[in-house]
Amino acid sequence: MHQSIAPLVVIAGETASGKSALALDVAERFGGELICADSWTVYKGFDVGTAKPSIEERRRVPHHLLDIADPEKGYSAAEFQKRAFAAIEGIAARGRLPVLVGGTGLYIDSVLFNYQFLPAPPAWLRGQLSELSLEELQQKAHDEGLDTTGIDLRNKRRIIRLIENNGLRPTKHPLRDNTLMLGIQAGQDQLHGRVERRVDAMLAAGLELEVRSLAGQYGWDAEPMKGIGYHEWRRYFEGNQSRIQTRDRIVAATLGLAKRQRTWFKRNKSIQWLPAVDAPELAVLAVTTFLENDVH
RNA sequence: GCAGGGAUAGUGAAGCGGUCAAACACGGGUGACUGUAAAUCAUCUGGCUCAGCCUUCGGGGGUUCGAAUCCCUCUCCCUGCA
Repeated sequence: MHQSIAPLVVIAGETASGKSALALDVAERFGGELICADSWTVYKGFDVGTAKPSIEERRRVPHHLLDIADPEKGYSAAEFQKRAFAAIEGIAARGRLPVLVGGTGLYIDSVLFNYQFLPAPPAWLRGQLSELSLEELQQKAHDEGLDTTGIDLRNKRRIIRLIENNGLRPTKHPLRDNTLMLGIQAGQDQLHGRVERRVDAMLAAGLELEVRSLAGQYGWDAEPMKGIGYHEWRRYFEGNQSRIQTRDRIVAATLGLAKRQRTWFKRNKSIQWLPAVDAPELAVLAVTTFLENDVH
């Protein structure tokens, strides 16, 4: 009955769903440590706009994989996966419970399904391919005799990846064993209000200042500067957009993100969805059951 | 009161006799997604018993084979003159 693979609790959910608070709660109660599966909180210095867990929260429960990426270099799901695996092993080795929380579906799935990423492309190649138009990329893929079945030929990035990989396709494994997947089902009707409150809180917490400083430090082309809550300020700083408009754009973009996150997680049929209202109680119940069945 | 301009789908805004259920933008829905993923991309968005049918372009009435597009009139809004 003993399982060789470490137990893992996953808490997924759209932005502003309350998953971070829930994860904190679960971790505290079960002696867990959090691994943040978030493509934006990995960056150093991007704090307010990413709603990064506070110092105080990090004191309550150890958080892993925050502030590990250099904004100038960018980051990738493959790098995240490596560190997440290592973090899970480390936490389990200390006899604690690893809890993977986040809203970046790709990052989470890379761990859950042990995605086999293909080698990173040389920077020069990507740069070169990015210059090409969609039609040129399609032509190039065709000329190189690459199999394009299943590839979204209208999406430049997908074709670029295909060419970079020289036609090879990545693979994945079945769902990881010994894993409990929970999702927060936040009321859609209240999402808008929650997002607005969250953005307003960021504004009050000094988002403008943070963005101004980061933009000065890294420039608008740095990867994380393209994120929601950051790039919207560019026009504002240039004097072409009011603060209110900026705020509204951030809200709208966040809502769009939430939708994409929902779509991503929806297709994972193994997730147990917990209604946000009584998520804490249900989560405790689910984790308790999970751990009982797991240990011996 | 007189002269002129305007009223178009959730919003903004094209159209100015047929090819208009009506461009485009935004907003909204749905979906894809493996080294950029808070990214990138697709798709739907008047109604229905949905390869067809029905009701729309401020209201009403005309002209015409045919009108969102022309004429008359009513209502409301803006501008100039009083």
